[in-house]
Amino acid sequence: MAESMAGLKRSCRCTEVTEANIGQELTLMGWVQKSRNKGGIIFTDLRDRSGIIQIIFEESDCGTESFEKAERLRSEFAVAVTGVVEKRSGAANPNLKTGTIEVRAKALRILSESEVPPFPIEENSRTREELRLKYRYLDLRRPDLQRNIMTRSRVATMVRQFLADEGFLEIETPTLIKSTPEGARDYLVPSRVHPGSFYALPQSPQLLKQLLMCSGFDRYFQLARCYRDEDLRADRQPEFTQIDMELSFVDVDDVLDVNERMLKKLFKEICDFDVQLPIQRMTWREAMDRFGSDKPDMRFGMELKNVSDVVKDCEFVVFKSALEAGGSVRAINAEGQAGMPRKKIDALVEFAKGFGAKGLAYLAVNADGTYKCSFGKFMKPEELDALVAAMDAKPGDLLFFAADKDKVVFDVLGNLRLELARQLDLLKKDDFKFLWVTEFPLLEYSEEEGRYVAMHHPFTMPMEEDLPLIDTDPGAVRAKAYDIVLNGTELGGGSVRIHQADVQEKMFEVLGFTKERAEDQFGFLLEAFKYGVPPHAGLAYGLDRVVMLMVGADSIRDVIAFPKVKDASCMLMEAPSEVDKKQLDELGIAVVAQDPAAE
RNA sequence: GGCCCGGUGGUUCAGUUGGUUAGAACGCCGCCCUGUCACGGCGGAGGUCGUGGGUUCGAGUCCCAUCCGGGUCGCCA
Repeated sequence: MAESMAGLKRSCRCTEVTEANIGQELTLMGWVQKSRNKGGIIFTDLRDRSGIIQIIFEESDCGTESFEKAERLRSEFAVAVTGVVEKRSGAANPNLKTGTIEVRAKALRILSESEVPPFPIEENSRTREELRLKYRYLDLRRPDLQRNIMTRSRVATMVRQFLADEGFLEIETPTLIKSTPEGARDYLVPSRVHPGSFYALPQSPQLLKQLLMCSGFDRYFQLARCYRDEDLRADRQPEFTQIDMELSFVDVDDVLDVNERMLKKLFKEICDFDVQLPIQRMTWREAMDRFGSDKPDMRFGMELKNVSDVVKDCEFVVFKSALEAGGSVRAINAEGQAGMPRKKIDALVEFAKGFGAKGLAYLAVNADGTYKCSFGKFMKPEELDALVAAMDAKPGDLLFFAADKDKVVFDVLGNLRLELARQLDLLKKDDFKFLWVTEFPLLEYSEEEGRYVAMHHPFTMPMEEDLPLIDTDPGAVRAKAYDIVLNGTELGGGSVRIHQADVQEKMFEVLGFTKERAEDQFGFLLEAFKYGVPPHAGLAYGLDRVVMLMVGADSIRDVIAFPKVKDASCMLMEAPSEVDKKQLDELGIAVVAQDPAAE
């Protein structure tokens, strides 16, 4: 039933036709969005990636054969139409870019028929994602996903252009590399030639781009596919794309400068949004103290305040024990929310417990200045007054208090702050508030491993003035590391790298690496550093997240053509899958049957 | 691995304390219609209620298990 397109050539895309083309004959090809048969006249909406234009079929213009074909048109048929552009004689359609014109068909070819699609191809689909992912190629026909994917392409092109203009070289690095178990779990690829040995897919091109600096390319970038075998989230896929860059002979400010200008250009061109430069900078310490997060959403206030001093002498056992254990008592002020119903407050308490809080204390300042307080009976009136004063609470305000170890307090209040903002609808998607978070801790203590681990990675440069602390108080050493944060999302991060052998050795020592293990895992890098390594620094963005925020998508899946679902499988291809025994034999791999009795 | 939410014609949903033949809208199929564009009119088809057990006279509804998706905590240098 499919006809050939031989002898036809597409003139342009549907919405590239304008009133300037009136009177011209042209050929359009695309998909039938919808066909309305009025009897002697048929209107067909023809769609391609540019949008929709109306085709009009009348037997007197297109002949009997084409008209009979037009009567058979159904949604998603792929067709070619040759006809003449004309001004509409009927009413214009203000909803279409091409609403004042139409194409009067002279000939129609059905290039390919379509079964009835399993879900409607339309904007703002309400069909459940499970089904849409199985038929992703149809889902991708929908205008919103088409726009997202096209925007993604524009971003990639613009990044390449900008960085090339700034003297960066695009260099590809291998994706079959050496496994370095520090950090996220690696995806492993078995070697056929070396049975029992495995490649790893890169979590990022980190070490390779550092080697490129050693080679003298001095400004490198790559749109790099990266892989991490960890559980998925709305903003996390097991394979994703980084805008990865590295620069030689630079310090922190140089990296931030070029990236600020790149962000300004991207957001102007794509979102018509003016990023004010310089982008605000905040140390990690300040971000934690004020927002309880290392990626604070700057679109609203509701900052945390430390009230430990205010309550240090009170008898409320929750506050008292938290302070005695070396923790703190901090609070946020939900202004104007004193009237929040008990049920909603209880739900917030439950929310807080999800982040490790044992509870959440609250105090509402009533309109008449009296208090409604979950811990009022444990406190003297003047102590409550002092708290209210410390929080700048006015009648009508609602205060939430968390008391625990700092880590828990920050986690709880940081997330509570976000949750309140969501409930109060304070988060506008077309408002872009950028922030550099700087001076991250170099190390953090891992309870699980019983040692310090690198917060960023083991090649991050400590701040010179903190180096003396590295033996006595490793947790206090700050790093020359920085994250770019947008609206509470970490868009990217980077650091100045260590380029001195002695500092690198010290770093491995602190991380508990033996000389042998450091040599085994990173020997090639340490060796390279013996031959004149330039001071260098870099940064990598999650491209998917950048585009997600630009287009206002709620999930990273909406900006990736073929995303994976929660358990890291692909619903379209049904990957991963079992393989032939022959393939396994070649690789020297035996799969151990899962024994359900063995748990 | 933990917690929470969802799965009912093709799609989105409703379905009361367990009680006639499981409904609606859109879509689909047929006929009609020369200015529609959320086209309209008439007629029609289409459901193992995710799956498997159980309780019951009776299960879409209650219980158990399980599968599939989503969110989140852990995890993500």
